Amino acid sequence: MNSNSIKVACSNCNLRELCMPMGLNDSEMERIDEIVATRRKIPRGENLFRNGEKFNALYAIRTGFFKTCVSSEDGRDQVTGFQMAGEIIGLDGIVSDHHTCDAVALEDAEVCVMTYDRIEELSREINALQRHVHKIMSREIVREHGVMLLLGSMRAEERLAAFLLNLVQRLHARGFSQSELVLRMTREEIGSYLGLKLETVSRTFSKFAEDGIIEVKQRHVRILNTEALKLLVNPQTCQ
Amino acid sequence: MNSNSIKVACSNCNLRELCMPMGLNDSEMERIDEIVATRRKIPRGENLFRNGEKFNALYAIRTGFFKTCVSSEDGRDQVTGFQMAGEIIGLDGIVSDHHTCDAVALEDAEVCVMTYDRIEELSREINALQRHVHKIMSREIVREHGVMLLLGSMRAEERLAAFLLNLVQRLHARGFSQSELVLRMTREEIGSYLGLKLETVSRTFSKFAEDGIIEVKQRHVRILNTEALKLLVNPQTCQ
DNA sequence: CGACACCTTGAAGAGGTTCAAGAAATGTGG
DNA sequence: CCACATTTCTTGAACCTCTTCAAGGTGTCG
Repeated sequence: MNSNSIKVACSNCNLRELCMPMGLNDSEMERIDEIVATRRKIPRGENLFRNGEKFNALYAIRTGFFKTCVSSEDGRDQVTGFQMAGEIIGLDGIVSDHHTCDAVALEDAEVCVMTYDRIEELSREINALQRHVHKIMSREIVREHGVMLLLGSMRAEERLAAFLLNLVQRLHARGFSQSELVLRMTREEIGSYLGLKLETVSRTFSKFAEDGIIEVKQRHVRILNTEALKLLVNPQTCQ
Repeated sequence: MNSNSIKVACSNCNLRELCMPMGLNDSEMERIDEIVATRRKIPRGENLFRNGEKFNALYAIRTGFFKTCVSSEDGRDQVTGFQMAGEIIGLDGIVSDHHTCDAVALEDAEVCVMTYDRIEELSREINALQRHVHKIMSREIVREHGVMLLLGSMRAEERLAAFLLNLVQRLHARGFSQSELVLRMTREEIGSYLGLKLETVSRTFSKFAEDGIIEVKQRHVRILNTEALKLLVNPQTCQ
């Protein structure tokens, strides 16, 4: 665009250890830079992609926060995940060449657009990239196993505790606090993800606050007792 | 082994359209045969692999029926899927080089062992294979989205209806009846998969039978009214 | 400052679980 | 091949967790 436009380059990116393979040599790193065709800004509330749209790229989140959700024919809605900087979205689109879920920015966001054709090409040539792509998809499968465990076998308090611990852990990996977080999503969206109604989410937050486990002020949450949360998720592992 | 041992070859396999890419030329097809190192028989009740084991191969199911399940540290258990002939298991192991779930044969089974290293190698050379591997992983991600929708937003009857429809549809794709099926899993395993207790599964089966939607005799199920099941899953799409 | 979205809390109700007992099927060993 | 043990399934009744419905409070943005 203008002289201020920063070169789009993974090699310069401080997130690369989150979204790109490690241990590449310089020439490979240069080639990796070719993957990111462009960047794209998505204002809060807008879709990065929608269910049904043609798939042609994966997206690496540079800044901002997303939710992905699927919906059934009769309008039921389910949030399938919340994604933050360094994470990859769009994998759902590969199988049918069309996206099968919506990705919505929960705050102003920017993503790196990585053309899928280019990823395919390059990962034939760079073993580390091939392996990395496989790992990213496998990781998503394993993550979803965890969500299934949560939805299938945990009670409301356990679900919310697991949710908070997961969020704060991922934020911590990005340099944020271990004990303080700002929720980017509504109670309803949390509820949808956890298979609960928004009232239940709200009540459970209040209960945690009463018990002195967390402090809640709207979307600001401070975790006062991480151990208590862990104990909720894994009730006395020592039987 | 002996003169009766059949050559292990995808090119001869009547399941190849389920588990292998289509539209390969002869030379590519020959190379694909190299992927399957060996076959392995798993008697009913035995594990194909366990949580924690080293990962080094994917498995294509030739015959038999599997469940996969994850468990939390405190011993909670969640069935994450049921797999049948032509389907691939083991994808969970790629990310960490170790399996993160158990795969158990629910009836005597045989699988094709596909060394992961070999898959990686060959899919760098055969584009169709590379694409196929990606699609298989993406399909699994999308399938799990569906399960999350089910677990997060459906009631017991809807879950069981969706489960039956899904099973019978996959069986039908393998040449079995559209309306009759034999369940290979217990009520408890169904319940675990659907986030319900076995008693609820049993009661819901009975209710469906009372309503004339299905006939149940232990593990033998005959679907009398497919439309009714579909309507349960998608209550009046025409609002 | 008013409109709107979001959150909290209470009370009643429904759906699913838990506990319990018995029936049906399956497997095992004599 | 039958008897017995074991696993699996069904059904009932009481209970509990989460939902539903409702109302009011809080925060935000034009």
